[in-house]
Amino acid sequence: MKRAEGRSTCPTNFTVETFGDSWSLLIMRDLLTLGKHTFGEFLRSEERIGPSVLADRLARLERSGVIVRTPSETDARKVTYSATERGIAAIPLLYEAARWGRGGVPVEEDDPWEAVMAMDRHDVLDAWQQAVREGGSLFGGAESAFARLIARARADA
Amino acid sequence: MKRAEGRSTCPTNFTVETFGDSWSLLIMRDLLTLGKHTFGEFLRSEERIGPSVLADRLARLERSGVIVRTPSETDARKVTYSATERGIAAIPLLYEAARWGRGGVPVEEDDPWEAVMAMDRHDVLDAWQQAVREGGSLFGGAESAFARLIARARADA
DNA sequence: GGCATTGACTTTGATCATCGTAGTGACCTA
DNA sequence: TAGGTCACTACGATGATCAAAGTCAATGCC
Repeated sequence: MKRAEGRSTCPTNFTVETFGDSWSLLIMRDLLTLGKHTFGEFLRSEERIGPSVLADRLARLERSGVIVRTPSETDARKVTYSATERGIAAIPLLYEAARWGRGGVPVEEDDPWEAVMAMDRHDVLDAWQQAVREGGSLFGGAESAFARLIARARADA
Repeated sequence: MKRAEGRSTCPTNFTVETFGDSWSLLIMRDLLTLGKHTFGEFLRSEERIGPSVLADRLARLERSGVIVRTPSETDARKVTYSATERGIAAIPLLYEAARWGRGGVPVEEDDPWEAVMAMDRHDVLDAWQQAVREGGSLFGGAESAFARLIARARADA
């Protein structure tokens, strides 16, 4: 945190203050592309975030208004985190982050991003944001945007 | 730096490892939108980066292949930093960062971003990337992409 | 040629953040 | 009621960041 609040009124700087650290954007990725929703799921991310940093980042993202924390109704131990509309609005940013990052990472044959990047950008963003509004994500779960996009592509062919 | 090299092969993580800190993306903003090119210009950024951190980030961005360091031919004290093609490819990311950030910052009447966001995204990205290839930037300098876009918009009207 | 200045960094020492590991305590499950 | 799960906290060591001052070559000005 530190001097982070309001170094300037530049929009880019605002984005940097919200997502410009080693973990915040990865948490948003887990939430929005993989459909992770609980502390434990985020903890088990590929990049191995520690619990103290995770707790701090979730609190910050909540304070920033991009995610909400909701205690589970069925299990009082559990808490679910989900994206607000402001968080959903960051999906194009995440999309461009994934697109640019593809150029620096080995191409994997069956990476679903390969298929996604071949689709129309606007279609992808629409389906993705809609899926998140309905509790889904890009790749995670049965009602994933990816599944819907693939089905539509097949139908059009 | 630290454990930063290759936590995973996820493209989003690769982007985070390159730009995911408080300063790297702001340096790219200064370079690509404002047309700054020298150490001193970056130092005088609105957000007041310190010289040691700036030196470190410039070195990292160079190692990442998004910028190049070139000693000036006319003045042997000076060094100019400019974007590589890989850096130019990050322009859509910067565009989305600015777009998302607009929602968290007070709207300023004469902010050129307001005008840019009203234009066609594809046109803006094209003109912007072309301007950078020619040594310009989005807003900085006479041959700015912004000036060109405004002129074209006026001609079309 | 001398001298203040510019420009690109380094150095330094104090402060701050992050890391990994080990809890803690409420809660559910058998 | 014993054992596990879950969402965090606490902690000490390590690493990054900060502001301010300093280095040093190159330049502009007289």
